[in-house]
Amino acid sequence: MKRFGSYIRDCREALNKESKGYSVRKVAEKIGVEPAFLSKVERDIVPPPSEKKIVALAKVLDEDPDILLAMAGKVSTDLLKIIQKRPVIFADLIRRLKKEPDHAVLKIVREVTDGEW
Amino acid sequence: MKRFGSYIRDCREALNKESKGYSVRKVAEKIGVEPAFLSKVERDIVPPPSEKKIVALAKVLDEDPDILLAMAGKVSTDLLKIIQKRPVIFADLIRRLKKEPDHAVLKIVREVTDGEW
DNA sequence: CATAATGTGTACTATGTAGTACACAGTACT
DNA sequence: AGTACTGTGTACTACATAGTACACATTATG
Repeated sequence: MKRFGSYIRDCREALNKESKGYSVRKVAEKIGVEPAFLSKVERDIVPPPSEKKIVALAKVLDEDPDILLAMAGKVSTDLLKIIQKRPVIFADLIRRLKKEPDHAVLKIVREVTDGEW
Repeated sequence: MKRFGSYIRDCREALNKESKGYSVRKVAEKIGVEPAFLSKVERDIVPPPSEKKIVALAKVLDEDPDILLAMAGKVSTDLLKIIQKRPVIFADLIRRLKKEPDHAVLKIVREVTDGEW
């Protein structure tokens, strides 16, 4: 699987080609870090930044925060809190869904959405 | 909600009353930490220990690891990995289930278990 | 040609995490 | 009375996390 840094570098460079304003410095400023730090993050010299910075980055690069967080080896804290409030029930569900294919999980999502209770 | 430390202290003391062999020192040795450290953990003077120690503690105290981890503000890494492999689908599902009552979530668990696809 | 912008190397730092090691006072046992 | 076990206070440490600050060389621009 692709590393976090090289992935966001690709995203940033792609955006920079079509519209400018996506230099390391500009993006670094937007998400509130030093350019040198973002540079190192993009080359995977240092580990991915904090959740806050990753979410900000996702917004700037128009990427899915959950995907970026996953690539960074993290899980959004709002999900963690949901699980922690009912640890047994959610742990059970997630472990059971581990081996199920996407379409099976998606079916559940749809059922929940439709409110078929 | 109850703190992690005082909770496990209660568990340990309850076990100690009925069967002995559950002193701070004994339990600390079983889970591989210094007695002084466990003592501080139990009084919530220091934050809860690592996931490994918490899981070991759950085994010794015959408690649910997921519950102890939740009280420690953590989520089992095996769950995190499951989510990280399919971040979008799982994030979506969990957020949708946030507001659903237990029985609704349990119904899903049962459906998955029965393999009603 | 000057200067502005770009990416990056080096050095440093503050805070958090996850404990160890030892000493000590009180209690229980025999 | 002496030993052994109990819980705990104090001091310290190693490593990880999450960055900053500045200098520098290269490239692009007016």
